[in-house]
Amino acid sequence: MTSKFLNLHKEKQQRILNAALNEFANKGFDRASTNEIVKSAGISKGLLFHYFNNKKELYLFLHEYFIEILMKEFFTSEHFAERDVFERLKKIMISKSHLMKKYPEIFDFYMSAYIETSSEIKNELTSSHFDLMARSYSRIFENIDTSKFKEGIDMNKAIDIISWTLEGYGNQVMSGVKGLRNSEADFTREFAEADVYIDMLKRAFYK
Amino acid sequence: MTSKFLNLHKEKQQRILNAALNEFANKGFDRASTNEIVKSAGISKGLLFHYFNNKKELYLFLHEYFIEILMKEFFTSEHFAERDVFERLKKIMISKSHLMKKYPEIFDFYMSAYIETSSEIKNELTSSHFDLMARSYSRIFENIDTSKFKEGIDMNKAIDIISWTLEGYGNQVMSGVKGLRNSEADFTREFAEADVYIDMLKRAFYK
DNA sequence: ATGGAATTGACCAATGTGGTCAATAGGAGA
DNA sequence: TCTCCTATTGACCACATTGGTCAATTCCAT
Repeated sequence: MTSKFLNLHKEKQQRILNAALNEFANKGFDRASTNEIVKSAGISKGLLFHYFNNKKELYLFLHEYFIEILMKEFFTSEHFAERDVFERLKKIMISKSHLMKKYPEIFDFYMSAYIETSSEIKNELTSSHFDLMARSYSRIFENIDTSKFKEGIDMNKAIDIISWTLEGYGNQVMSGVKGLRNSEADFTREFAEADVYIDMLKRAFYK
Repeated sequence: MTSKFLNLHKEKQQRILNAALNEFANKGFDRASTNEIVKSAGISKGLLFHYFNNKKELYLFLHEYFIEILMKEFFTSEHFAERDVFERLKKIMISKSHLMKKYPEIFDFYMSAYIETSSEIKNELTSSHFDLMARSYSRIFENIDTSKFKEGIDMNKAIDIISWTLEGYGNQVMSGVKGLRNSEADFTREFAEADVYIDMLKRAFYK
């Protein structure tokens, strides 16, 4: 049924998908209104249900569609060639911030999907829908250069500390930036301080 | 109007408050149903609206009522006498875990209140409702013993790292414990590993 | 027995829902 | 111009559920 939809003008496709994404993102499945979606997409009710048989199907389509966009953009980046754990995690943090800036609605959508309580949806939203994310997450810590660590250091725990620190710092920065219409920022200024934290931890854990 | 309510049998009070707390916690203001609340509290519709003039008033009452419970329990504990930053933050982390275990619904309620989008409520839920939390949070870092740190260390950043680490570790533990009906746990076993992280950071930042 | 408070639950108007379908518009090919 | 098919419309529907009311009843202390 959705194959018809994909033959539509790209622009109309986008209008529909974005309208739906936003509605679901900030109301969740149950409270999201198909009436609102068609209104803000500028199409008729009938058309929406012509392409998607029902609300649930639309919701699940969005899920698969946008996770692909996000993951493609995230993993074509070359972070994983970098074997120094600090550099890699810093790059990942910055790249994540860029994505959050570029597609905030998608992040909101998955955040709300993660806590979705609607009885209609939570059974369909099998763990497989989140598997991709889980697997992606674990790749972050693969193939790290272990030779740089001091002898006798518990490396896994050191990496925990490093990643919690960069995550904490990243959240702090992002919560400060949130809402700013500062689209030209490439975060170099915002993340300058990250290097201070990194130096402190390098001194502690690296040779 | 709520003064009448406080003269009720404690047990009936609790039934009503808990029913409402749970309903709001996992549905948010709009989707929460007063019908469900009275059903699960075992009272009639009329009685609920006899004590609380309307849904909004009930919601705001819950807000003030439970934050007090939480804060009282949290701040009568003596964490703030401890001036060693590691000990203090570890105590706080454990105490927070206990509270999350003891009152998970209250945490869920405030989590959902924090992201509440209902137009009816978000204007009433002024920042003042969260001020208490913010002020409490800042107390966590007051009056720390600074004499233990190495010379030349950026102490604020070191404290950031320590607190992000303990927070990260605490979240990891709690997400593993979540849902377990393990009421006798006092977390000493779960948090044993915390000392390893603490030692690593002490070696880095303390004299 | 009396009076006042606590409590009930049937009832209501209102709103908004997801989804349908007969009707129309648009445009490509003849 | 006519045909035919698809894209698109939006009025319409049955239904569920909502927050809130209120006259009636139960309870109980005096």
